[in-house]
Parts: sequence; structure tokens; C-alpha cells
Amino acid sequence: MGKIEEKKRQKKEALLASAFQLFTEKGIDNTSISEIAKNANMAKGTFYLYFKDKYAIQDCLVAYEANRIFEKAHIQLNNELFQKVSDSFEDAIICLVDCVIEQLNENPVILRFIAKNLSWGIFSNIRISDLDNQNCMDIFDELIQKSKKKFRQKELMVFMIVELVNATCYNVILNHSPVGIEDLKKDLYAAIRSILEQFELQ
Amino acid sequence: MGKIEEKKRQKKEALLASAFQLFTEKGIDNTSISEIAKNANMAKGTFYLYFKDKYAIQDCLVAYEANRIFEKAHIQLNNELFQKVSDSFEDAIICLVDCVIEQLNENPVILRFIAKNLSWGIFSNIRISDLDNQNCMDIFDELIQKSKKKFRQKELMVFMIVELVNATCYNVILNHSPVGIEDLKKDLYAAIRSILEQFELQ
Amino acid sequence: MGKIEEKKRQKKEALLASAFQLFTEKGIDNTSISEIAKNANMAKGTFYLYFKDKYAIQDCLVAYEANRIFEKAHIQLNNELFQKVSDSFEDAIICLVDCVIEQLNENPVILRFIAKNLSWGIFSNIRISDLDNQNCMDIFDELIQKSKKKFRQKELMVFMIVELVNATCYNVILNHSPVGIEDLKKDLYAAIRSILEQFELQ
Amino acid sequence: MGKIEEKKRQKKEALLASAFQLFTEKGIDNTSISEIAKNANMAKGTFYLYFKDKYAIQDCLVAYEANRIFEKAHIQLNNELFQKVSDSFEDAIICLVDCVIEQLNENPVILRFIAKNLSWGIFSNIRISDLDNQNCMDIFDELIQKSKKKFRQKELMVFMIVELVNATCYNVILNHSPVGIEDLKKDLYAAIRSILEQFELQ
DNA sequence: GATGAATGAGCGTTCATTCAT
DNA sequence: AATGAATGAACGCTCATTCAT
Repeated sequence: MGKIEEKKRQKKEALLASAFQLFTEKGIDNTSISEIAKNANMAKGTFYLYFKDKYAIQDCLVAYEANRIFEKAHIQLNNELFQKVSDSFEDAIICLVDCVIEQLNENPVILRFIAKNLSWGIFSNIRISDLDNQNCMDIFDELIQKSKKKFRQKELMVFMIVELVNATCYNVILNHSPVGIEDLKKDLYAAIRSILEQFELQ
Repeated sequence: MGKIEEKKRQKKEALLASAFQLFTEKGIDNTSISEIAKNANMAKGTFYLYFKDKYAIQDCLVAYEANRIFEKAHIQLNNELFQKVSDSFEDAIICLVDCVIEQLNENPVILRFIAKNLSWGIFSNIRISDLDNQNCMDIFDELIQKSKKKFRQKELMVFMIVELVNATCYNVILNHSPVGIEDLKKDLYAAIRSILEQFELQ
Repeated sequence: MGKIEEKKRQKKEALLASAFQLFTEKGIDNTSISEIAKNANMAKGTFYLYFKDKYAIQDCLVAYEANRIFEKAHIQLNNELFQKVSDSFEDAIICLVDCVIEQLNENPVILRFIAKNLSWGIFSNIRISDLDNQNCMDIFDELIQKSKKKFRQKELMVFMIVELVNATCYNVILNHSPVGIEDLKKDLYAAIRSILEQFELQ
Repeated sequence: MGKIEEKKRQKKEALLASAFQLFTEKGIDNTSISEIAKNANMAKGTFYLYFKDKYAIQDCLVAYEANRIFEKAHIQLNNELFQKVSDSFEDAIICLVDCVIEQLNENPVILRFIAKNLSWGIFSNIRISDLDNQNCMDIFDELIQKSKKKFRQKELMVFMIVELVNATCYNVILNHSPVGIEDLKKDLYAAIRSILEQFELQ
């Protein structure tokens, strides 16, 4: 009977939602398992039926939230491509990045939660559920293919862009230093274009 | 009599050394004050005569280690400038960065310790003790002045370079992913040159 | 199932009994939560499931012990009233006081514990559980009503009597100074009669 | 050389003053020896040259402050006797008590500090330094002698009065309950007169 | 005599984990 | 499957006391 499976899924989701709220409000170090369970209307012991410890729940959440952000960015990219056909490959990348930055800017809590916990290893393996479980590299590959351009060391290229975006936005959005987000964007996107050019063949 | 002052200095250094060892071995979250003291051959209470808590000792250490690295890089830059007079401004920056990367590469433990705790706020305020307490921006300014070039938004420029170096090296050195450090360097330095060019006036 | 509730009640009582023993033996300041728990054959953490801190347990105990004493005194008063109908109002008060003093005299440990912690605020609010939660003033009022006498400022009157009894007995019972309890009683009861007379109307 | 003796006396007084300030501000339990010393501009170790622990300093202070209050009351009594010759013995006692109450009412901090720590044993042994080290009983005896009256069990009589005053004033002044100090005074003084009468011979 | 660095036992409190129900 | 009472190790922190200077 699927009813039991459904109930278990609901419990797990309740724990994830509860933990996300507490982690972003008070930080993972100041959140106890007991609190996560109580905030999800469960007994402490029940937590252990679903997760080994709070770090297991954290890993789940980081991947889940990152997935949501990329999914949304991808949808928006498709919308833009549909409207303005002239967009170049570089514009598409910038569009993706911009959409991600906007989401982080509007929700700094998620930025703080994700940024410090999202290593390249996790990031590069994120599967985007609504896109047949493609990961980020797949999406890039697709865009590249459409553009008829050729690049060397595509993974390194993406890695450098992702890290540059992540690191600079973290500071600028959370500390408004050394410049505001709009000021950053101009030069950040110029730098991204330079990096893309640097890796392009011929 | 300075004997007592000397003894206090030694105790403080012993605590710093002990904490550095434990922080890098097991992480600050898994290190207790009690352990730091015991590892420094002291009673627990003695810790509190020198530091408020373990985060105070962490701040000390991050600044101290970062200072050491930049100091060494600056010395090496001067050596190189002394030998090959033809070095351009861009080459000087790359030289500095390369020297920092080499130190981190040889001592990944320090990289792990510093990188996650060195925000731009702390970084941009680090005073290099052996250079009349100049900070990093002062050093850049000096190099720029020698080069007779002009740049807009120098702070943003340095910020972007520092974050790009920091974030990419962290992954590459600690996880050897997505490429090795030598592979990274080539494209990283090319990207840095692009960024410098992007900010140059005329 | 009530079994679990019963077990919790037993744990709480064990903690109260343990704390009472230690408080009266060594004073509350020299008793640690750790000791209270160990003396009740529990782990330290269990204490916190039942009480916020040791002062919460103290408040419980003071009220509980004071309640027991007044309850017993009230019962004895009723016995005496039943036997000798002629007792006047003044005699009834003295009877109550005498019964309280006798209990304290037989159990100085309780006197030491209660007296220093029983402010008028707490005292005047003690509900006597076996008497439909009447408090002390209610009992006095009842006696007054039976006597057909009238008094002004009844609360002040009771306050003065209670404080006089409490303060003098504390010293006499615990230090046998400046006189013995029997010597005190004679003049104490005379003084109480004077005070009652002083507040009587007409 | 008396200079050294003088210096020691000053140190001791500084410690007493420091402790009095801290005890009345934060309570003895929340005051550490370290604080007492620092607040007296001394090193921690110096404390131990003058007092065994903080309770030794407390005993000193209670006696000292009580002494000051009685001294002042006695002076005022003599002033009043000098002016109005008709004052009876009872009036003299009331005058003394009233003066003590007024001091406590104006300085509740001292009341709180003294009242809970002043047992009859300490009280009855207080020597009033400015009166050839007479104690309280001596003063009473003197007043009695002047009055040509005779009393039985003088110590018990004084004890009852002192305890009644102490206990009722403590509550009324510190908690304004169950009545205000002026309301208390009227009936308190009437009660004292009753007690005096009760002990008078013939 | 005076200092204050050093000690370490002891405190209150938290919390991951277990397990009988 | 779900519970939550119980545990006890470990934490940060305080402070009376000692003692070399």
C-alpha cells in the first residue's frame, strides 16, 4: 500500500522544512535535533528514523535549494530565448547567472545557507529534477551545442565562472562591500565574457 | 622586570600554537577550550586569562597566518623585481598571486584554515607588520603608481581577483578537482590579466 | 496508560525528597543540582526534566512543608474545639500558634528551612489543600466570624502575630537563647493576646 | 612605627567599603573575592592578608552597620531627652525604635543587608564604640534605672521587641506589604507599649 | 607586605543518543 | 512506526586559593 510510503515522505519533508527554517534562522550549530523534531511536530526519536544526524539533513537541503534556484533560472532562460531569438551564447550564460544572482539577492538567507556549504563536488553533481535529471554541465553543453562554438576545458571554464560568481556575490550581497550588487554585476559580467572568450577555440 | 612579561608572551604563543594545531586537525567546532589548554600544557582556567573564547584565538590566528603569507609574497616580489627590471605591472601582480598560491599549495592545512574564515572585511584590513603596517591595498597602489597606469574602481578590481583566486584554489588544492593546480594556474592568470585590462583606463 | 504518569510523579517526589534532605543538611547554597540528582539515584540531566533550577525545587518545598504544618495545626484546633466548647477566640488563636510551635520545636530542621525563606507574600498565599484551598486569612476570618467579635485591619494584625512568632521562635528553638521555648511561650502568648485586644473594635 | 599600622588599617577599611558596596548592589552570593579586591584597588592575594573569606568580611560589616545605626539612635534620644524632660521610659524606647526605623526606611539597602544576617547572638553583643563599648542591654538598663521602674526578664523583653520590630519592618519597608510604614508604626508602637507593660513588675 | 599568574575542582546546562513502551 | 523519558559525557565558564616574585 502506497499510503504508508506517502506518510513517510510527508514526515521527511516536514523534517526538512523544519530544519531549513531553523538553520537559516539560527545557524546549524545553534539548532539541536530536538528542536528540529519539535518544530516538525514530532518526537525526538522519530528524527532518527529518517536521518542519521543534522548534517545529513543539511546535505539534503543544500542540494535541494540549489536545485530549485537552477531550475528557476533555466525556466527563465527558456522564456527569454523564446522571446528574443537573437541572444548569443554569451548572453544566455549571463542570463542564467543573472537570474541566479537575483534570486540570491532577494533571499540572502538562502545565499548564506548554501554558499558556505556548496563545494564544487556537490554543485557539479546536482541533478535538476524537472529536466530529466540533467546536471549543470549538461545544460552548458546544450547551450554550447546550440551556439555552434567550440571550447576547451569546459569544466574548468564553468568552475572558474561559478566560483567567481559565488565568492563575489557572497560578500557583496551579505556585506554590501566593497560595492553594491548593481556595480558588481557590470564588471562581473564583463569578466565572465572575458573568461568565456579565453576558453573559446579559434 | 620583563621576565614576567616574557613568560606571558610565551603562554599566549603556546595557546596560539596549540589552537592552530587542533583547529587544523579537527576543525574549530570539534575543538574545545579544555583541549586547547591541555595541549598547551596549561590548566583550563589559564586559557581565559589570555583569550575571551576560542573565536578570539581564531581571529588572531587567521590574521597572523594571512599576514605571514603576504609578507613572504611581498619579499619574493621584491627579489624578482630586483633581478628582472623589465617586469610589467601585470607580471608583478601575477608574481604576488603565484607566490601566495605556492605557499597554500605547499601547506593546504593553512589554506583550509584561512580560506573559510577570511572575509573581504578582514582581508582588506590586514596590516603587514614588516612593511610599516601597510595593508594589501597600499601595496597594490604602490605597484600601480610605479607602473604609471591608471585604473578605475581599484578596490572592486582587487576584490574580484582575490575572491577568484581564493575560491578556485580552495577547491583545486584541497580536492584536486576539476583540474590540477598547474592547469588552473594558466587560465587563472590569464583571467586575472583580463580583469586587470578590463579596469584599466584608456 | 497511567503507568508512565505514575513513574514521573515518583521521580519528581524523589527529587523533592532528595533536595529537602540536602537543603536541610547543608543549606541550599552548598547543594548542587548534581548532588540532588545523584542523591535521588538519577542522572544529572533528568533533574532538568522536572525543575528549572534548584530554586524552583525550593519554592515547591517551602510551600509544601508550610502547608503540612498549618494543615496539622488546623486539624488539632478542630479536635480541641470539639472537646472543650468554651474556648474563646483568643484561645483558638493561641491553640493554632501553639500547635505550629510544637511542630517546629520537634523538627527544628524544618524551622530552619522554612523560616528564612517564608516571606509574608508567600505565607499569606499558602493554600491549605485539605481545606478546599482556603488560605490562612480565610481560617482567621472563619474563627473571627464564629466569635462574633469585630477587628480592624485584620491583615496587619495577623502579620504582626505571625512575624513575632516566627522571629522569636527561630532564635529560641535553634539557639536556645535568650530563654527556653517554654519560657518564651508564656510571654509570647500574652503578647499575642495584647495584640489581639489592641485591634479589637469596641 | 605607627605608620605601618595606619596603612594596614586603611587597606582593611578599603576592603570593607568595597565589599559593602558590592554586597548591597549585587548580593554576597554574586560577589567574588576577586571583585572585592579589584574594587578596592588591590590585588586578589592581598585580600587574604586581611580576611579569611568573604563571610568574615560580612560579619564585620553587619556588626559595623548595626553599630552605626544604634549609635545614631542613641545620640538622637539624648537630644530629645535634653529638650523635653517629661519623656517617660516608654517614650524613650519608642524614640529609640523610631529612630532606628527611620534610618532603615531611608536606607532599605542596609535593612536588606543587615536584617537577614543579624541574629540575636550578634545583636546582643554589639558594642557601641562611642559609648564606652556599652551594648544594647546596657543602654536599656540605663534607661530603666533612670525611670525608677522594675521589670522581670529584661533580656526576653528586649528580644521580643527587637524581633518584632526587625521582622515587621523588613517586610513593610522592602515590600510595602501588608501596609505602609506609617500604618505599621502606630500599631507597632502600641504593641511595644503592651509588651513593656506585660513585663513590668507591680 | 603586596602582587597577580596559575590552577583545577566544580558549577549549571545542553543535547545526541538509546530504548522500553 | 512513533514516542519521549532517561542518560551522562561534554561543554563553557567561574573563582577560591596558592605561591613565586
